[in-house]
Amino acid sequence: MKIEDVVSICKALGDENRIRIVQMLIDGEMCACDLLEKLKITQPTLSHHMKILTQIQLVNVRKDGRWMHYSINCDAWKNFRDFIESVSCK
Amino acid sequence: MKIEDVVSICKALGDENRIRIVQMLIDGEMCACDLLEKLKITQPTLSHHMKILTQIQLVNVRKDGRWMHYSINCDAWKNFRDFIESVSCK
DNA sequence: AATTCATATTGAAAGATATCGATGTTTTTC
DNA sequence: GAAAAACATCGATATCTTTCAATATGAATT
Repeated sequence: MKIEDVVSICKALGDENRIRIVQMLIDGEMCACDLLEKLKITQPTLSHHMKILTQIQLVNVRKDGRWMHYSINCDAWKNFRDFIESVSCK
Repeated sequence: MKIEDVVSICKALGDENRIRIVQMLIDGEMCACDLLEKLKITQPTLSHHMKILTQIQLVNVRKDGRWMHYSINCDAWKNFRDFIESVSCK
């Protein structure tokens, strides 16, 4: 994983709403409507955050009728975790 | 580790210069002057980044005469790593 | 005490970001 | 085909961020 990708993911996680979204999605796929219920933000704001998360490919989208289903891109997350793990304090 | 602390660390790492600083400091203590040589930024900019990293206590400072020696706060880093590890994809 | 060296602070500019109300788009339902 | 539901986009605002030149501070050196 390139350092720019790590930076992008960190930037994405450097927002409380987005880190909560990732935490929720780790437990399984969710639609935007469910995420919206759990967060104290408006629909356009959620849409904005989801765009950021999907653009960096940390989150996958699946369209089903009028629902957008989001899930974690496990490969991306694992690569990120591996990077963080590789930086180890002695 | 509280979620706000994770957010703060992610925000700090969401900048290429700062993530490079952390990578360098992992290998051991460095003074500002050494960091400055390795990065393509001016001295005030480095000072600004170091302030951010120390304020969130991810980086320790030790003053020695007119030199500032920076090092990773290993406890903070480990806590951060543990948090990231605890978020695991199935 | 004057100078030099390492670093911090200030002030300002340019750019990015989070947020929301209003509106648009697409899909389903009646 | 009109209405409703789920979501995206637009436009605006307020705030934060990165960066640097200029200047200040504080310690060592002469």
